[in-house]
Amino acid sequence: MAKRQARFTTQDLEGLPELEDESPALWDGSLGDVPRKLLTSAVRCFASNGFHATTTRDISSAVGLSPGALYVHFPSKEVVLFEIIRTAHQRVLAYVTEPAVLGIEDPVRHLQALVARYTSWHARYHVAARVSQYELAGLSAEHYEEILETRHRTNDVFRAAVERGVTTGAFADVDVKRVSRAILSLGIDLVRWYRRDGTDSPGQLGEFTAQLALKMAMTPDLDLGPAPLGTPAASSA
Amino acid sequence: MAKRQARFTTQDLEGLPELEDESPALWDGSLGDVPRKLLTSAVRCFASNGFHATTTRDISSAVGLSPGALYVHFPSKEVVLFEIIRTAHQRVLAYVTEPAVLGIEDPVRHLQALVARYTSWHARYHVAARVSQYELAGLSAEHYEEILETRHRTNDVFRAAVERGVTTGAFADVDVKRVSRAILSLGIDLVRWYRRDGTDSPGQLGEFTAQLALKMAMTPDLDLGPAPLGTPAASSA
DNA sequence: GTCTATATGGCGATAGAC
DNA sequence: GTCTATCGCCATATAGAC
Repeated sequence: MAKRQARFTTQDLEGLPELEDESPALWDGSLGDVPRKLLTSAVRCFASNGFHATTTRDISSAVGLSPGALYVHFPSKEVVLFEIIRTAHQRVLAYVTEPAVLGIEDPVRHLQALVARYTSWHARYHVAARVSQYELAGLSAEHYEEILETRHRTNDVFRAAVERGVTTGAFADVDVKRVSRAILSLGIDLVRWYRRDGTDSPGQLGEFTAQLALKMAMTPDLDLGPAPLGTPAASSA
Repeated sequence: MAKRQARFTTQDLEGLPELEDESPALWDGSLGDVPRKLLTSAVRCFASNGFHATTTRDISSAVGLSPGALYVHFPSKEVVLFEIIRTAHQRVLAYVTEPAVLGIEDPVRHLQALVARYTSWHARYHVAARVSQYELAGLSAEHYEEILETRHRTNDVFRAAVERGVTTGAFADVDVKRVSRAILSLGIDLVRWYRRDGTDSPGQLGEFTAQLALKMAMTPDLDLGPAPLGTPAASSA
């Protein structure tokens, strides 16, 4: 009845990602050395075992501290999780709303830049991003609401970019809500499978995903009928 | 310091999905009534609070049983999780490998049918599918490996379908691995946001996603240069 | 700020009556 | 097969010395 499996070793393409160090560029520069190390340790623990399966001992002992030391720097384990998720969400939003990006006139180049940045950020910081996407249920209701607000701001950036391309005629007449949702899905789901030692660098994956996004937005709908055999998903019972 | 938040009520489009009953068509018909009810209860608990934050008391009390009753039907909480994830993965694989689907000659119609089925299944059973995607870390190493094998079989079905379209010339000369991965991402990520009371029925979402998949596979690569401003994801520090 | 020691409570799983 | 009662364990978080 092993309570936690340390599955750090037996990874697979579909498994949990390896856990390289993303700390230097991720955390706020005003943070002290020990809090930063604790956050980095927590990211690794949460990503591999999940928030609830991670103990405060796991987090602190990985950086050579005793169990109680964590509470000098953070009031609770939940706040550690919140700091991780908040930082990641704010970084992503800032990265796709830099003035130079928002100012791109051509709708095609604009969406291309947005998707490339969104995707490559998630790839570059895929371990922290994984925690940000998978462990939202560990947050308190208040912290959860705060994260949701940031997410909506980010989503709106993409929605507006697709909308602009459709209204200006640069894109095909696609469903804005469903297409922008699909684009975000491509950028988010990679935290499930991305590995730094795979064939794609974050930048390459960003460029490729931007291509896919533009194909979805610029190609007119095909006039196929419904899928053969229908899709009565309940028939598999 | 609420250990668990019962966030059943304050949902959002980005939040946890509502928890309708998916049981009748999902579980094995040979299962007794009580085990089926326990599995359904566990799906709801795991989906809203996560595996580790769910207690065996949560699962059993939701169906009007005492804490110990669960162990008459399942040897451990982990096995309950395994049964859920195993059933879902096997159902999906079976649904996209029905002979009538595999026998579709036209590569375009074949991929369309695959994506429509894969997507609509995940939408139809999105609560159980969410557990299957988000709670893999709760499995034992052995059970995890078994699930991975089923996943690979499913992934290979999509990879082969894209490959065939490319080699026969029905699709554009796209990167098979990356495109099939993106298609699977669209089908999987919906478990994060799908709601039964949204605008799309499972069938409609399946048809739309199949359209997107075909756009990705059939549209030749655009000859855009790299995204403006590059994608140096580390510059957001 | 870090340590050791511990308070406090809840969890998974079992025992034994009915 | 279900119940009540409980065991043994470990979690988060705190107290107080250094």
